[in-house]
Amino acid sequence: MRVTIAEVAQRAQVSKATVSRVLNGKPDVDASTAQRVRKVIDEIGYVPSARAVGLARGRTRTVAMLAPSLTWPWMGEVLQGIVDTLEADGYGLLLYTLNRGPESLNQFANHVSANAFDGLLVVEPPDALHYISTLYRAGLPVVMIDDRGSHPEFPSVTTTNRQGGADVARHLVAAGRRRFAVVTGPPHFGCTQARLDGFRLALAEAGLTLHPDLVVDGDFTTEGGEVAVDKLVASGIPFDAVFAQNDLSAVGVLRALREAGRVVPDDVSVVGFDDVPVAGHTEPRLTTIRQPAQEMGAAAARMLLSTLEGQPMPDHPLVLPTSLIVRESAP
Amino acid sequence: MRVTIAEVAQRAQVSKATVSRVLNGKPDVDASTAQRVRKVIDEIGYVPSARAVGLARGRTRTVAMLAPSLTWPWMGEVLQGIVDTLEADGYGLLLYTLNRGPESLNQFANHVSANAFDGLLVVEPPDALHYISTLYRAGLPVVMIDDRGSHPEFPSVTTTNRQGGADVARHLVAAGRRRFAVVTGPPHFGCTQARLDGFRLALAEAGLTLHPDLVVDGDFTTEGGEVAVDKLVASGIPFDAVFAQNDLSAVGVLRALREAGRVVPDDVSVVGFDDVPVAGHTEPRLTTIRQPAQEMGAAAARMLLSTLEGQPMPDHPLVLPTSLIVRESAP
DNA sequence: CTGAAAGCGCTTACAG
DNA sequence: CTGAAAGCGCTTACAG
Repeated sequence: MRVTIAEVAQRAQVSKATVSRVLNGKPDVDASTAQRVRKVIDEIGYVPSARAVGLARGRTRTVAMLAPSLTWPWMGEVLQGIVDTLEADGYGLLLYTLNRGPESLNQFANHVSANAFDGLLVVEPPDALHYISTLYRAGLPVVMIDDRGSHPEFPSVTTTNRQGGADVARHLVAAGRRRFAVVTGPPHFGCTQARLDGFRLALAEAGLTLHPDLVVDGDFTTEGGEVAVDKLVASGIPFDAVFAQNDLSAVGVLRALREAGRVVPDDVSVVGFDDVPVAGHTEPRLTTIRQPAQEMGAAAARMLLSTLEGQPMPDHPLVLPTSLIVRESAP
Repeated sequence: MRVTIAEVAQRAQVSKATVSRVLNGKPDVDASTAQRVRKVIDEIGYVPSARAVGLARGRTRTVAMLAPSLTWPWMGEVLQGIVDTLEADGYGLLLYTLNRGPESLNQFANHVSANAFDGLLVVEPPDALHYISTLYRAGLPVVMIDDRGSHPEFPSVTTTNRQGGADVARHLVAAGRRRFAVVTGPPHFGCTQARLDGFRLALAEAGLTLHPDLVVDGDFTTEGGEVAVDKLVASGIPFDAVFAQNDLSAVGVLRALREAGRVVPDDVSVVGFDDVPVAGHTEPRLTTIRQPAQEMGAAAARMLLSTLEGQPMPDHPLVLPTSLIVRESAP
């Protein structure tokens, strides 16, 4: 049988209201009464029912995370950052994905309507952005992680994509590279543009330019990286460095270059973006721009929590710094 | 303002009880009444409050997942399998980890006591197994994923570790290898023993044996794999195949062999275990034993759901088959 | 400082 | 087939 507040009240010879006050740290309780109540609580190991508290208070102390997919390489780190942060405040995390398409979104919408959580963390939902905006306008606290440059109307945590792109260029230039190729991400992603802009800008600062035919669209997959290199090689235009806009495509770039007989980094330097776990284990190990995934998750969670506790929502995105990680592929 | 069952009742000119009956598909409702109620529900977009339903029914339609850490390479797949399965049944998933040590466990215990969820999925909790057993005995439905051979008293989903180990041996023998080395996982893990047993058994079937000094303890990390190879090489005993008991350590094995001047697979074949995403992108690509992580998550979730809907708990572990994935490191 | 009572939004016997 | 009422386990004005 479940232990309820009524039992605590009875044993401590007070009303349920008083037990509730002690439980929630309300000020107006006699010290000795409070002590007596606490003693009983400890003795019988009473913990308030989350459901009942939620119903009575109208809040659940639960937050939801909506991610397109959980199998992306940096998702684990983001999640870990979120869970650690929420847990420290006693909040729970409900996890939702859009893996099954419209049906997933439908189920998620149901849980929203059922008020199953107090706030929402969301990782760039490809097709659901409009819906999320609707929820936000309806009053649901929302924080977005990695806006991919879409500049939503709600608070977000992002990284210095432009700066990261610039850092890549500067590093390659300093290493003596002069003929640059880029394997981009999906062209409509804001981060693709930002990384490319930063890269171009830093080249320009060094008086260098990027040959248009050496900028090839990728899709953030390993296969996309391989195909892109095939195109670069087929173009016949010489290049001595490749900036792959994420690590997965960089892995494909490394492989395709090897198959094309180009030695990395002697003939061609390769730099990725993200610093996912695999980056430290490629052959050669990948130089890349680290995105602080765990910190991003943690920061987003903190942002959401402070909103739930009454702080106003920040109106500017929180931008966390990227950093250059130099490994063997571009020393 | 939240739409409640009272408003639906009023608009449909029935009692809240009747709305509830329609909502829950109870049989004894007049067809035309039911239709009228449904119309109102659709019109005003009513969704029952999860909190209130939970309180009234004593169940939350929420399941918890407890994992030591979320950054392990196959955790994303397991999670995805779980979420997809739960979502299809309208269940939510609360995510907990033990990343912050005792405090994490403490917070988790609080949520358990608060009855925040109906059942628990757990991935081999290193130090919490005893506690989980207590919960199970106290009546909380629990399903364990990947028991690592610890044979808990509660239901579990695991894979054919022994068979997988045997498959590795048979494949290597068929490829003409005769001098075998093994880099194990942590010696106290059940799966380490099972994989090794299977490997030995299949060698014996072929009339071959394993040199004791060529069995080196690893720790399932890449660094552990590198260190192990250094030991193997230092032993001076010749070997033409290495069975690394997980893919992370296989990555280290590949690197250390390269640095030792051994060519894979010409001089030495290498086989891993798990088939995590990185396995398809090593140099050379890694031959390995695939563990169906997503299927394991999905199967565990289904097992838990059927228990929650009244089916008896299975008393045998559900064992999913592993499969050999042949790539370049051991063709 | 404390208690009785109403309320959070549902479900479920119990009557009819 | 349907409704009034009690109950799930809390919190929170309202009185005193």
